[in-house]
Amino acid sequence: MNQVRVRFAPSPTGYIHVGNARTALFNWLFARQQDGVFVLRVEDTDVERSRAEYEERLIADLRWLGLDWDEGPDVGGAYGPYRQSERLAIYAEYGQNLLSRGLAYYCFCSPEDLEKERQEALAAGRSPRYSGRCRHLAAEEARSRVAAGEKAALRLKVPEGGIIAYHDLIRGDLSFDLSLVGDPVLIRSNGLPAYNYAVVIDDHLMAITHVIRGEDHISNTPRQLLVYQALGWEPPQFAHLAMVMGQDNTRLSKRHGATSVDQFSQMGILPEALFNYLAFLGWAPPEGREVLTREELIKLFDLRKVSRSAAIFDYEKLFWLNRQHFRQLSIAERARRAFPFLKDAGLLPEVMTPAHWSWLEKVVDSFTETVDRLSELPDRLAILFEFSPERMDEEAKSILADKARRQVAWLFCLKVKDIPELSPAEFSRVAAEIKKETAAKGKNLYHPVRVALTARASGLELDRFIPLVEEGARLSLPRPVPSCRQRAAKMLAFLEEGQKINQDKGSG
RNA sequence: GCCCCUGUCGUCUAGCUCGGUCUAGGACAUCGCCCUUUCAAGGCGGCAACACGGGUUCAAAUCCCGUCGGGGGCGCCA
Repeated sequence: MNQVRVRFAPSPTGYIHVGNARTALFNWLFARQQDGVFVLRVEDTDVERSRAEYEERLIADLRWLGLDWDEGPDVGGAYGPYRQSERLAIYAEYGQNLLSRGLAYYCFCSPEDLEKERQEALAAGRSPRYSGRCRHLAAEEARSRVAAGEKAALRLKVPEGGIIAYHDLIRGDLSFDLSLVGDPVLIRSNGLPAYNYAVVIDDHLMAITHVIRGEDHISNTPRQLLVYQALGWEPPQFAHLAMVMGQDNTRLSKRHGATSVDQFSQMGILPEALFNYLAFLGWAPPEGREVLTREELIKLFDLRKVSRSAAIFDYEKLFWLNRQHFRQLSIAERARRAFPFLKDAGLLPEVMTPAHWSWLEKVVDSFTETVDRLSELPDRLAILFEFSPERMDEEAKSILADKARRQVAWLFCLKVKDIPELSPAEFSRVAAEIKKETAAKGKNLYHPVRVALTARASGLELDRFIPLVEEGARLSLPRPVPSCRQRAAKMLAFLEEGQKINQDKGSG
């Protein structure tokens, strides 16, 4: 059996979309599982839209996702070049071959003529296919017109009738009526190859055995098969993947939210989580487990089990998977991944000392179990870096509105404001004292204490929170963490100020 | 308009290839309970689907036909 060779062939016309990323991923999974070769080919023949920087971006995004290729524009290989723009001579050569054998012909129709023809056909309720007007031009005449410098495209002669059929690895037997397909353009009048022609030449010359691509190519396949036929080549096997849709069941696009791979990395989705999620869009492993590594996915993946119907991209499930993957990382690794998000938010220094890392690990360990994307981290950590009684939320305010609970908060601040560093032991001591002095316990004790220390009504358990604050307060940070003592002093001032206002009101 | 693909809980899917084992399984979301000084997380449990209509058959999510819905294509874009 020949070695499996698959390819991913994107156009560098923008940031890579998760739908395309999934196509790349399925190819990669199949290649790795079959001990095959994964080829990256850049289809940059659309000069208007293709840009070199997009190719770089594309490569970076694919690598970020965890894909690698054995052959490609950046790594070379025996079947190159891997950029279509560098293969123009090859396309021209096979074009001449088809022309000389009478299987292709020059077409002099202008884009305007063609558009008019199309509109007329549509209006008359006919299939808007090319009429074949130039097909019967005498070969010598066409040749001399071209020699004279007239612009012409090269078209394939599609057989008059009959059907063309092929077996799709995912969809089974498919067939198409040839009378419905117009003569496709092989080489455009600007000398660049058209998609349906270039893929065939490249896939064959690159010895591709399996073409795994999006469903939107199903009806292109008969045209490509015709090119294989004309050239006398054996076509590869085809597998057409269903599309990825947005929540409203239309093709996933920007208005559905994040769609490009780099947007997901920016919001703090782990590459292994996106990878896992993408693999699950249209496929499920035989056993029930869902949180899987790349290696496990390679083992379990089965191209024949891929779904034929379109799948809706579910951000919630992706976030859940992200949390699961994050949890599986070691504490040090979690800190390492979280770091850029916190540094960029101005919460951590560019240069981290071991003490910073040690603190970050504890912080990340305490806060990330409820975080589903790393970009949420700066907001979640605001409770450490920020302490502003004047900006309390309603719930916290209502806690302090109660006289007894306000008394608890006040007493707590009074006791803590002179303690240089609040250790867990001292915290329990203070809590016990207040309990004794005020008879407050349970919620009535801890709610006000929490508000006193955080100016919020909810958050991390205080036993975990306090050591993080005290350790953070000792560190040199771009944005200092106020210590418990500082918090207590500030809250005390705030409470007393409020008291005064209330008294004024009462007496006035 | 024509051609092609497709249709199981709100979502991703298992099951359909070899009809009975399906009172249709799992996961996300949702709801409830537990845990708990709060919010989450976590644990436990609940709600929830074979698009519709005809066949075939003792028996259909599974086979056949039709309808409807969704998507894609019909480019000198890829």
